Amino acid sequence: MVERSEGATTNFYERVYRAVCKVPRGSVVTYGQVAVYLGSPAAARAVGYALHNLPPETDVPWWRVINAKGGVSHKGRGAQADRQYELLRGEGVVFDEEGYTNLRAYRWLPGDEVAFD
DNA sequence: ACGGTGACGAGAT
DNA sequence: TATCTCGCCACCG
Repeated sequence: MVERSEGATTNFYERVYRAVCKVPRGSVVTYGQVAVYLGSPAAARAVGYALHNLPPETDVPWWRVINAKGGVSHKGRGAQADRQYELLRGEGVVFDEEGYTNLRAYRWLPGDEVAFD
């Protein structure tokens, strides 16, 4: 269900997917960050909802989107969270015992991909 | 058309 | 500093 992401008129979802696709491998962004990027800083929840409705075969790197605390949400709820951790670790993102990562180090800033140190 | 929901976030206690 | 509460936005039945 809910596979209206492709060619659908619901632009918000597509904007979210489009934004997430820009996140390079090994970097992460927060829901709120995506919301701001889309022009709706208060739509963080909507962003999460958009990603939630993504089909399993999507090309969108949904796992690169985490919460503002630096950890994945819905953790402990199922394989989804565990899978997200695995995918991120597979890209070099390191998490501590609390399940949080250093956003200052991994957060991707649009247009700032070359700048570092 | 209405109310409830949810992969969030920031401020208040 | 850790927890709790309230507010946001878009979506579903």
